Formats: sequence, structure tokens, C-alpha cells
Amino acid sequence: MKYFHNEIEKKWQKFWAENQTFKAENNSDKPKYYVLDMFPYPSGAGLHVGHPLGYIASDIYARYKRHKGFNVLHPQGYDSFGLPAEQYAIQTGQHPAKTTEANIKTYRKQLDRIGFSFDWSRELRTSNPDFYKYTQWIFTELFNSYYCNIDDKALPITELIEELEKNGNAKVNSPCDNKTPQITAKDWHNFSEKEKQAFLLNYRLTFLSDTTVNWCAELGTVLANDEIVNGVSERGGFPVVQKKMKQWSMRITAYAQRLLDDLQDIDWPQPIKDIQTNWIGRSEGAMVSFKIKNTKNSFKVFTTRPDTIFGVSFMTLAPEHELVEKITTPEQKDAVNTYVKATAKRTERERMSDVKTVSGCFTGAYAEHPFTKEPIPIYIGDYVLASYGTGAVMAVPCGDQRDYDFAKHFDLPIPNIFKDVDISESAFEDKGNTIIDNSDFLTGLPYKKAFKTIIYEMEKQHIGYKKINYRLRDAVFSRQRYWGEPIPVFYKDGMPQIIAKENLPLILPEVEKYLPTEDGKPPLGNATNWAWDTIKNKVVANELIDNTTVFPLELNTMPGWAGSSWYFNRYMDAHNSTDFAGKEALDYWQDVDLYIGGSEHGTGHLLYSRFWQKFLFDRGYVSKKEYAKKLINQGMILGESAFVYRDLETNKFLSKGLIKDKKVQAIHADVSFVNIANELDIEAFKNWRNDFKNAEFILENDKYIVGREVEKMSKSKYNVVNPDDICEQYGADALRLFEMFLGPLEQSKPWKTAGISGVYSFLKKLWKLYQIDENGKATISNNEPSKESLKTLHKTIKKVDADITNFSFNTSVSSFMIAVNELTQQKCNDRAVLEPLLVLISPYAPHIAEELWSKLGHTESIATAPYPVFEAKYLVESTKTYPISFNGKMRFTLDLSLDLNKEEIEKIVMTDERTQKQLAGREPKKVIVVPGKIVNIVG
RNA sequence: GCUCGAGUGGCGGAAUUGGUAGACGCGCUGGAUUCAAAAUCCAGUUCUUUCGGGAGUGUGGGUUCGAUUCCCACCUCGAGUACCA
Repeated sequence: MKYFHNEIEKKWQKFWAENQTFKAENNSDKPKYYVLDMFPYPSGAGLHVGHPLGYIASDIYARYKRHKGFNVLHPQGYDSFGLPAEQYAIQTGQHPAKTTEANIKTYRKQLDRIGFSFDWSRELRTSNPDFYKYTQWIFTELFNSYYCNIDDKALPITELIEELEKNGNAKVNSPCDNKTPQITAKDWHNFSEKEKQAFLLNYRLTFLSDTTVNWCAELGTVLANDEIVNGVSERGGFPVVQKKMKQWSMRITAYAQRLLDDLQDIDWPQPIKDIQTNWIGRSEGAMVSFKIKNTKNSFKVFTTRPDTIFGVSFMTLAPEHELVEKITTPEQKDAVNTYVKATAKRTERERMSDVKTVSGCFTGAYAEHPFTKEPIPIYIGDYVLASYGTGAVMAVPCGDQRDYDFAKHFDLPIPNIFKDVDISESAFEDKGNTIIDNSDFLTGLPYKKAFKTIIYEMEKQHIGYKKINYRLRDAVFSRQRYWGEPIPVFYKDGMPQIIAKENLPLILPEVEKYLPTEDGKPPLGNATNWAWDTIKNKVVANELIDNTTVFPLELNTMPGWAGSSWYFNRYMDAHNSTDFAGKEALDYWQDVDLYIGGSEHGTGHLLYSRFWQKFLFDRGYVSKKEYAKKLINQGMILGESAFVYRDLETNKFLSKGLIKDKKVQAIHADVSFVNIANELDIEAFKNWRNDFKNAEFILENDKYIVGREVEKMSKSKYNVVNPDDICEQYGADALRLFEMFLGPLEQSKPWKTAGISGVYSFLKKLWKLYQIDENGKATISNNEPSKESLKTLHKTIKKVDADITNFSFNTSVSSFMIAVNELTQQKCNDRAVLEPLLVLISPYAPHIAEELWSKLGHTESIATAPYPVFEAKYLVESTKTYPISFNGKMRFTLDLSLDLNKEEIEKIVMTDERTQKQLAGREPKKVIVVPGKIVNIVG
């Protein structure tokens, strides 16, 4: 009987679905194991061959763990809110829900063909009200919480209110302590309700504030820092400008230190940890106050080099700094105004592209040096960012290159405060062991000592204090879009109010237009009836609302990362209708044991989700402060684009070898028109697009040879390979094996369809090995297998088991090939070998394994079979490698078929040339030989 | 600029973490089978050679009896980040 992958695969996919083979129970005697993929955004283009790479790896692992006796949770769902569906809706008028639904159907069909062991009964979609009900609920919980720096955790806001009533905010240092004014209990009592609400916004973990945001006019929305790449929007590549807007933000900065510290506890790839560490950007330094001469004003600066304070020769404020207006002298007013306006106009991108141009303006004001009392001129300059530190710096030109350049440009003094250091060309930025000079009481001290001394002195004289600063910013949470979770907030007296849990979800309304309203409100502003209905009938039915002063509902929606910040908890109890997940389920599944997905989410999803988990942990809703123990980033599968070359003179297409030094235009040709030998199917190409219909080709050796280049797989490059086609032609098992065989999981690698013939012929050989007769039964013997066959089997068990543990799936595929070749040669047909082998292969190629398993007479799915145990005794047969330990290690390979005893092995080892070299004439005191393990020579 | 990561045949990539470099697959060459093709099977395939060998894991040094693996410097490529005081 021949191997027909199509029949087999369809049959078993149906079997698994009908028997719910992979449905996970929320309790079991078995230990739990949770394998999670980053769920896909269902785009209109469908899956290409690169997408399933991570899913295949996680599926192999999930199936492996089931064989190993674990109760495995392996769910899948869709991140179904997002911008592309909305943009498509704007263009075509199609409701995003409809296109999303259609896309999900395509995705599901494609995924099903690959034979994943997902528990689809737990499928979730972030755009589903059943799901976003809890996304909204978490938002309200964040709103109702503050970060307590004493307990170092989030607490209910009610506890803060109690404290304010008793003691004011003297004790509760908010993370935003720069801006929050100190109040007493009396102040609090004197506040009006509105003032109280406004004050609490300084503490809530999600809060409304006027912030400078990245505004993208083309997309009509604000963007978070991680949604901007090279100064333009990640999606679409549109320009982004800075703009002040009233926005919801998430106070992720409150968690900066814990997000940093807890990286130590999780087994995540080092690059991701590095990325997050850099993004959080912790730096230690000091906050220093400077008085402004002849006024009562003062301002603070943050510096990482307080030890260089005697090298300050000017101060620089960000052009947006609030003091600029107050301190600028009348003579400088015009110049300053011009400069401030000019910088405001520049986009982020322009600012970035000319970082070398020094610009700034003198304010006319002077600060007072806190120690020497000397006057220091105050400048403004756009190299100082309003959003970092205090938006002001003390400039030490001898110790900072930017200050140095600024000083040179404006001809300001550059006092040298480093001993024996030349600063005539550039600033000296090394800390090292430099000795501080010309610095009053710091003179003669090395960096570290000077740092400590100056902070001690500052704190003593109330000039400044030690301070840790983070680069991380609070995450802007509002989006002026339609296709996202509505923010569950209404406004009363201008102050935001939360919609209670029992009134959630706040359903996304239908709108006629997906564009902003005419008066510039977000798309939800088109749904006036929805807003009023929600308010009156549901939200505050018993409250009297002043229709004139209250705008009913928040019209912004949540950003794309809201749903993905907690979805992993929902899978644990996906159908719970009263809570985001039941306590029992949460306690049972705890956290994700293995998470697989792309590294491009390092500063987005992978950071935000850790933040939300910590918050849920603080408030007692989940039991783990990190949600994923281990993370693996799968690499990208790249496409191999094909190019045809149009001669710019004759307009004819030249075969690759004929280009020489002619001027040609390279044009992407669809890769499906090209065969293994890089020959183009000219007819197919002509019929492809109208403008190629009458194309003329100049051939070499009667063939048109295309050029090839490895690029990202994308529709516009016509290099996309569809997994459906591969499944049709070679089968899902071949696709799975091949994707793994392509190379290490975490590396990027090009896809070459030609290579799949290797794994395909492996599957055919495997099939042949079981000798299926005309009745569809395997020819199998129940005899004792040969020693060789047992050796092959156990060697393979050992290797594959180690491979899976190390996630090097590529080498196990090699091992399978070797095993099948050897067993074929040995003419092995023994049940005791062929059955365990099938279990080994089953995670990788589940369909063929199931089919052969059933042909061996089993009625249960192979998925429930236990993983075979490796027995060392079968490997110590012919040769064995012996490591020798003596000032290092040495390995020996001895032929054990000779059945050597201890003494004989010792003799061989001792007379060996390498041993003699190692001993270099010395006599060994003792030679320890442990057969099968180690040879130890004690010198 | 800073921070990571990687350089091994024609190609994708192995190498038990310091012990016979190039497993396995693709491709290529030759052969068997076939009227022929596909499919399948067998042999070969790092380079060089006067057939004894010699060289060889980006380059140059070092440690070691022994280095693709460890250390130092450099070159190239990739990723992240970008005026963060």
C-alpha cells in the first residue's frame, strides 16, 4: 500500500476534532503544562509558510508533553481588534467585524490543515464582547487603584482616600512626585468633589492627563512610542508629530523597577531581556535644585554626574519647559519665542535626522550655582527633551559631548574639572577612576567617592537628593479609532467616572462612518444615540445627569495591545461569564510554561503584558507575578524572491546571464512561475499581468533564467508561499518536518520549496518500513528485536528527547532519517522497535504516526501513548566514548565488542599517545575506570 | 554612536559544549532499474596534491597535549536603540 498523505491527514484531523482528543480539563491527577503561542492578528492576506513556524514548534512540544504524562493546555485564538480591518472599512465601507470574521475563517481553515493539537473549545477573540468585557473590567480596576510606594504594590484607591483623609499625602509618595503638590488632610477636606477627583488622577494607575503625544494625522490617532519606527508610524510609515492632548495613560512607570528586577526570575531569551532593560533605561543620579537669580523661582535638574557640579558653565531647558516663559528677559523674548515656535513645528523625524546641528537660545536669565553661588546663564535648546527627567539639564561641557558642542557653538566657557585629562578636542565622558579637579571639596577624589560625597553634601544642605530615573514613559492608552475596545468611562461634571462591572461590557456601537466626526471627535462620536442610551438606560439609570455640562461617554477606544495584555489568563477558563477566569482554574493552570512568538513584541506586548500581570497579582486576582516562565522567539522565514530584468533601452526582458553591464530594471516575478533550476515559465508570466502580455524575452540556452534574492515574505514581493499548496502537494507532516528541519528555531532562514523533497522521501521510507499489506495491516513481528535495532531505537530516543528539551527540533528530524535508514537496512519489523519509534515521531509528523499506529492494531489515538524510555544498556554495545579527567578532559573511543575489563581499558588508556603527552613523564598515582562512564587519572 | 547576536563546503545547517570538523538534507557527478521519463536504489561530493600527504571553521595573536568551541585585537554582516543629561 502506498503513502497517500491527503487521505490520511484529512482522516485524522477529522478524528481529532470529533473525539476532542486535545481538549484540556481544568483538573487532573497529571501535572499541568501550559504551552502558548502568540495569537495571530487575522489579516486579509491569510497565512504564509512563515507564520506557522512557531505554532509547529509549540505543537511538537505540547504533543511531546502529553506523551510524557502532562495535562497540557494548548489553546489558540485571535487578536482581532486592529487597524488594518478599520482602514479597510474606511475604504470599502465593510464592517470590520465582517472582514475580521471572514479572515478568521480563512485562518482557521489554514491552521486546521497543518494538524495542530489546539484545544479549540477555548478559542477566544479580543473583539468578542465576552472577552473585551474583562479587558474593560481590568481598565476599571486600574482606574480604581494606585501605586503605594511603601508596600511597593498596587492598592485600591479607597485606601489612598482613607490616608488622604487622615494624613494628606505626606507619606504616600506617588511615582509622579515631581508634579503632585503636597497636601494636608485639611486641604483634602476643603477640596470640592471635582477637585478631589482631579487630585486622585495623579495617583490612579490609568489616568487622564494632558500629555505630549505622538500624533499621526494620516492615521487620525495617537501612537505609543513602540508603535513608531524611525520617526514614522510603524503601520503605513506616516509622519508623526508631537502634540498636547488630553489622553488616557497607563502608569507603567510605577512598575519600572519591578519589571526590571523580575527579568531575573524568568527564562526568556537574553536579547529580549536586554531590549526591555534598555527600554526601561534605569539610571542612577541626583536631583539638584537651582535657584534663579533675582527671583523666588527655582527648578530641578536630573543628572547622573552630580560629581561634576563644579564644571557647570550653563543650564539648558527644553523649549517646552514651563519656566521658559516666566524667566525670559524682555530683551530675549522675541528670540526665545521664535526658537520655541520653530522647534514645535519640527516633527520628531526632523529632530532625529539632524542630531548634529546645535541649536538653542539664551533666555537672558541666570541660575545660581548651589555651592559657589556664581551666576550661570540659562539657555533653551532642543537637545533637551521635555519628557525625560525634569526637562532641564545642568550643562557640564567638559564631561558631556552634547554640552561640549553646545558650549563651542555659543562660545561658552568649558572649565576643566578632570585631573590630567585633555579636553581641547572633545568632552571626557569616561567615569573610570578619573580624579576630580578644581572642585572645592571634591578636588582630588576619584569618581565613585566624589559621587557619594556630593550626594551626602547635597542632602545635608537640602540642595538635592539621590534619585533613580527611568527612560520608560507612561503608555498612552487612548486611540482615536473605531475598531477597538470602548473605554468604559463616562463624564460627570467634567470628571471621568467608571462604568461598573455589572454594566460591562460596554458594547462597541454600529456607526455609519468610520472616520472622525466633523467637529474632530473620534469615530465613536458618530454614535450619539448609543452614548445616550448607554448612559441613561444602563450606566447611571438612577442618577440625574445635567445634559448640558456632561458629555456622556468616552469616545476613545483602547490600543491594540489591551486585549493581548491578559489573554493568556482567559484561556484557563475561557467560558467563565462572571469573572475573567475562575479562581479554581487560575490556581490550577497558574502561568504559561512555554510561550512561543516573535521578538518584534519586545517593547510592546511583552512588556505591557508583564505590567498587567503584576497589577493583577498585586490586587490578588492572579497568583503569579510573571505570566510566562519560558519564552522562545522563533525566527522569521524569509522568501526567495525572483526577478526578471527589463532592458531599459530595448524594453525586452533579458535572462540573468545576459545582463552584463546593460542598464536593466529588476522586476519581481511571482515565485510560482519559477522552477528549481530558476527557469521562468514565460507563458505564465505573460498571462500574469496585462502589461506583460506582449513582453519579449531574450533567452540563454533557450531558457529564461531569473535572478533570486532573499527578502521578507510579502505579497508585494510576490514571494509568498502558501502552506495550503505545500499541504496539498506534500502533506502537513512534510510541511511540519521541513519547517523544523530548515534550521534552528530561533534563527531567520530562507524558505526553499525544493528542499522539501528530503523530508517527503523520509515519510515515504517511514511508511515503507511498516510494510503495509493489501489489507492495510502492518507486517509486524512480536519477536525479540536484534541488538542493532535496539541500539538504533535507543540512540534515537536519547537524542530526540535531548533535542526537544533544548528546542533543537532541526536535529531530531535528522535523527529520524538516520533511524529509518538504519532500520530499513536491518530489515527490522519488530513491534518492540517500530512502536516506540512511532511515538517519537508522532509530535513531529502526527498524521502518519496515527495512521501507522492504527495499522499496528491500536484503537486509541497515539497521542495518549507514553513516551518510550531510553535504556543505556543498548548503547554500550560496540563502542563507547570515555572521557578522561586530568587537568582537563580527554575522550577515548574504545571498541567494547572486545569486552574489555577494567585493567585492559586502563592499559589502553595509559599507553595512548595523548595520555603520555598529558602526563609528560610524570607517574599517575591512580587510574580510575568506571565502565560506561568516565576514566579518571589522578596525578 | 551605544547595546546585543552571528561568521563552518555550491546551499540550509551538524559537531555530545575543549577531543576524528563538515552529521542530516538540498544540489551536483557517476552507476543500476526503465523503450523513455518520473519514482526508487547504490556510490561519490571541503580544497589541494607529484596520491605520500598538505591546508582548512571571517583575519591576526594567545591559553592548551589538543580550539569551530575559551581569551585579546581587528574585519564583515544582522538585530535593537537613538540627543535619556
